[in-house]
Amino acid sequence: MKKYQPQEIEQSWYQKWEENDYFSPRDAETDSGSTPFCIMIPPPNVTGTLHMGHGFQHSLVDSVIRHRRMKGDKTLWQMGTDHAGISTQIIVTEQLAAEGVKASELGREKFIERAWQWKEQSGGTISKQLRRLGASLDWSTERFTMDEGMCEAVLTVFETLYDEGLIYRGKRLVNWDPELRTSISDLEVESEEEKGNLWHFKYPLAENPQTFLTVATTRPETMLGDTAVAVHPDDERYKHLVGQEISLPLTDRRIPIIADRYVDQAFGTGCVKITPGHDFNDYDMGKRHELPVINLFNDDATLNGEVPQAYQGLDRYEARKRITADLDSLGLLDKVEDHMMAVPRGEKSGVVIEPYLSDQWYVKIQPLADPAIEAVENGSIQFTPKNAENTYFAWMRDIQDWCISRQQWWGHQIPAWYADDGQVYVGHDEQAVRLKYGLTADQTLTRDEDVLDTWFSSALWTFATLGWPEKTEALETYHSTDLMVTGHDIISFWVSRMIMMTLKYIDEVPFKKVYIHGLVTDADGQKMSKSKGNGLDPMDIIDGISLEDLVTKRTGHLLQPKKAAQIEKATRKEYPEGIKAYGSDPLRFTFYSIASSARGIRFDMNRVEGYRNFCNKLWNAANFVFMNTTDESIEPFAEGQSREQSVVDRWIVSEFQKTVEAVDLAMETYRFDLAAKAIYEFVWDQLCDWYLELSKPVLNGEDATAAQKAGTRFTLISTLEETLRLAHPFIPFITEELWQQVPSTIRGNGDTIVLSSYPEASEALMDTEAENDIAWLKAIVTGTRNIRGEMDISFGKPIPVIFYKGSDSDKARLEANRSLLEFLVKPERLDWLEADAEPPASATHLVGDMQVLVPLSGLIDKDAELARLNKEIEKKIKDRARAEGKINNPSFVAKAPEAVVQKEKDKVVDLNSAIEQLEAQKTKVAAL
RNA sequence: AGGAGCGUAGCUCAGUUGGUUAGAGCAUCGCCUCGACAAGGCGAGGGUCGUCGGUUCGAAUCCGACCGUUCCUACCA
Repeated sequence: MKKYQPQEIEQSWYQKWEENDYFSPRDAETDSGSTPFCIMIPPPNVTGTLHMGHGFQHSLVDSVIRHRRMKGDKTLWQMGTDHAGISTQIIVTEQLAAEGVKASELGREKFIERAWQWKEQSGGTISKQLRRLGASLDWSTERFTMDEGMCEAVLTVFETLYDEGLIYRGKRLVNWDPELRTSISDLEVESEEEKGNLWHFKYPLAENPQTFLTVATTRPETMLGDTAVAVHPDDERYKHLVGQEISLPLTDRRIPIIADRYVDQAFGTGCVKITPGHDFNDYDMGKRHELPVINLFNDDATLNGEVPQAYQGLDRYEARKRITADLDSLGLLDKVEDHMMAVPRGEKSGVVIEPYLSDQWYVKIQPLADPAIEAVENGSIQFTPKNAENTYFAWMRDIQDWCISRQQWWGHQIPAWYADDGQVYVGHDEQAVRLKYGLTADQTLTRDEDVLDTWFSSALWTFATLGWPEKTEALETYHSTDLMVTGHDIISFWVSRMIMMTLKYIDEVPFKKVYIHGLVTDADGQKMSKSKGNGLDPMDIIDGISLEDLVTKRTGHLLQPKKAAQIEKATRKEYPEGIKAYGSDPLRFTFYSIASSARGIRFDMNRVEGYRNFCNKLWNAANFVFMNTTDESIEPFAEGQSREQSVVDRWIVSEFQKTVEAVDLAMETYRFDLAAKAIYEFVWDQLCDWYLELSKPVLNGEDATAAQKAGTRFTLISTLEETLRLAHPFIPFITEELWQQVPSTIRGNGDTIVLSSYPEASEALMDTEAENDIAWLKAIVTGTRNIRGEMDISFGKPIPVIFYKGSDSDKARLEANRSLLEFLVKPERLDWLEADAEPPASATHLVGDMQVLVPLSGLIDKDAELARLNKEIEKKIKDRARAEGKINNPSFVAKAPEAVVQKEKDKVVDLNSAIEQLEAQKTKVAAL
C-alpha cells in the first residue's frame, strides 16, 4: 500500500460519487418510508470564490448531511447560487472599464448580457471548490436566484405585497453610495474610527449680525443645506434665542433657531446645525419641527443646483475646502479641531456613504415581523446556541421598513410601470399590468429602472427553490427545511427575512433549527477579509501554495494599497515556506475540531498539520489491518470458520460502542468538535496505540489457536470498517478509499460508503468486564514503560518484572494475559511473588495494591529510582493532605453527599497504603 | 455609549447540571529505525484556570466588581 497522499485519492472519488448520483435524495430500501431531511445552502455569490467562512460552514453542513443520509433519511442538500447584485455589477463594470468601455455608454440591455456572460464563465468556480471540499450537494436540482422559477416567485411576491399595501414607494433619506450611485442597506455600511476634523463656524443672528451662534460640524459642505440651528430647550445660554433666526452664511437664507432635547448641551457649544437632507438625526428632527429638506447633491455627491452658483458641480470634498476657506475669509471660522469619528463606508466600494434623499421602494415590515418574532418565541424555530436568539430579537424588535430598491441594472427589475401622469401600476409584466388595471393600448407606460435588493430574492430561498409558487411535491416533502447553518452576521440580513417571507407566503417556518457558527479569524483574532489581506483560501490549504504566490494573492485586493508592505511582511513571517498541500480531509477535520461553542475561532495551520497526521495514522492502521486480514492465504472469514473473541477483542468493540454514542450525542447538539475528538481519540489512543498492538501476539503467536486468530482478524477488519463509516461524514475521501479495500464479506455489497449505514451503538456489545481487564493490563504496561523511560532503559533490552503483593484477581489476570504482557513489556521474565516473600530492591510501580517491580540488579540507577520514588511519594502525600483536610472538616462530612465523603475516605485509605509501600521500597533502595 | 462573547500550559483550544490529581494537540526535553505508521513509538517537564471579593462543606465551573480583548448595535453635530 502506498503512502497517504490526499491529492491522489480525493478528486476521483468526488467525480464517481457525482456521476452515480449518490447525493440525490433517496428512499431507504426498506419501504418503511424514509424521513425527509433537508438543508438549503446559503447561496454563495455565483461569481465569487470560496473563502474560509464558506469552507468552514459547508464542511459542518456536509457532515450533518452525510450523517443523516447514512442514517437512512431521504436527504436533500439543495444547491444554488446568488446573483449578488452589487458585487457582480462592480466586477462587470470593472471589466468593461478595462476594455475602455463605460457601462453607461453600453446601455442596460448590453450590460446585462455581459453580466450573464460573466456568470456563465465564472459561475463554475465556487461549484468546483465545493466539490473539492467534498460537499455532497444535490447538483441535479441546482438553482440560481435569477433563474426562471425564482423570477416568477419574486414577481408574485412583489405584486401581492404591493396589492396588500405592504410595498410602497417613498422619498426618504437612505444610505447612498456615490461611487456605485445606488442606495445600500444599513447592513452594508461599515463604520470605522477615522481621523477627521471638527470645524466651528459662527452663524450670525439675522436681527443682530454682530452676535453669533457657534456650531460645530465634521462636514462643512452640508452647511449649505442647513435649515435650522438647534439648542437644548433647557439651555440657559440660548433659551432666549429660540424662535429667532440665523442668517445662513454663503446663502441668502434665514433659518430658525429651534429647541430640541436631542441636543447635548455639553458637547461643543451646545448649538447644532440641522441639515435634514444630509443627516439621519437631523432628518428626524426636521420632521419633528417641520423643517424643509434641502438636497445638495447629485447622485455622485457633486453639488447640485440647490447651492450657490460658485459651488455647483464641485465634488463634496472640494466643496468642503472651498466653503471652509470662504467662511474663514468672512471671519466666520472660529476654529478647527482634530476629531476622531466613525466614518461610514460602503462595504463594497469603500467610499464614504452619504445620507441621500431619493425615491425608493420599501417593504412595510412590521406586519411581517410580528409573526416572525413569535415563531422564535414559541420555539417553532430554535437557535443554537440559544443566545443567538438575542441577536435576532434585538434586530426584529427594532426593525425599520426595508428599502428594497437598488439603482442598479443586474438583478430583479422592479415590476412597476409609470404612466405619464406618474401613476404607478404593478404586475407581472406590462401586458398583465394593462389587463389588470384596464389600461388602453395607447396609454404609454415606462418601467421602473431599479432592481430589487439581492436579499429580496434570497428571502424566498427555502420555498422558491422547491418550486413555489407551484405546488410541487418537493415543496410538500422538504419544507419546512430542517436546519439552517450560518454565521451570526447573517441573522439580520437573511435569516430574519427568510422567516418573515416564508411565514407570509406559505405559512410555514423556513427551517426548524438554526445553527449559528463562529467566525474563523486569523492568528491574531482579526476577521479574515480580502481587503485586509489576512485571508486564507481553503483551496490553498488543500493544494498548497508557495510563499510568493500567497503574498501576491494577499496584496492584490486591498482596499488600502498602502498596507501592502505590512501585509507582505506579516505573511512572510507567518508562512515562511508558504502553505503545504494538506488535502481536503485534514482541512475538514480541522474545521470540525475548531467548531466549538465559542464565537471566534483563530485558525491555526498547526492544527491542520495535526489532523493530516491523523489521517495518515488512520491510513497506516488500515494498511496494517489489510495486511493481516485480506491475504488470500488467510481466508479468515470462510464459511463455518469458528471464531473466538478474546477479552481484547471484546474490549475494542466495547470502546467502539462508547465512541458511537459520543458521536451521536455530539451531532445532536451540533458539537462538531466533540464528534471529531471522539473519533480522533478512538482511532489513535485506543485502536492504534492499544488494540493493534495487542492483536499482534495473537496474529503472529504460535500458541494462538486458529479460532482465536480468526476472532482477532474479524474484530480487526470489522472494527476498521465500522470506524470508517463512523468517520465518513467528517473525512469522506480517505474513508471511501479505505472502505473500498475492505472485503465485501465484511462491508457487504454496497458500492459506496456514502450510502452505507451509519454505525449504531449497541448496549449488548458494551463489556465492562473486558474494559476493566484491559485497564488493568494498560496500567501494568504503562508502569513498566514509565520505569523504562525514567531509567533510560531501551525497549530492546529485556527487564525482569516481579508482581508482588497482588490479589487473586491480579494473579488470574496475569496468567490470562501473560503472552500479551510479554509482548508489550518485553520482560526478561514475569514472576509472581507471594506477599510473604522478600522481594529484591527494585524500581516500583503500584497498580492498586499490587507492586510491579523491576529489580535494580545493575539495570537501574539507585539515585534515579530514589528520586522517582520521592516524586511519587510527595505527590501522594499532597493528595492525601487534601483529602484528609476534607474529611477532617466537620461541615464537609455533615453536608456533602455521602458518596462524595466516602470517596474521599477511600482515597485516604488507598493513598496511605500506597505511601506505605513506596516508603518501604525507598528504605530498601536507600539501604543498598 | 449599550449589548454579547472571550480571558485555562509557550501556542491553539476542551473542560456537560459546582464533587479529579484541571485535560488534548502543537511546541519543548530525554530515549527509540521494535515488521502498520519518523506525518511515527515510549517517557518526561510545563498551569496559584485574568485580578479582587462573595455564595458554598467544596468554585476553572455560580454571583458581583475591575482589568484586558474581540464582536455586534447605536453613534454627539
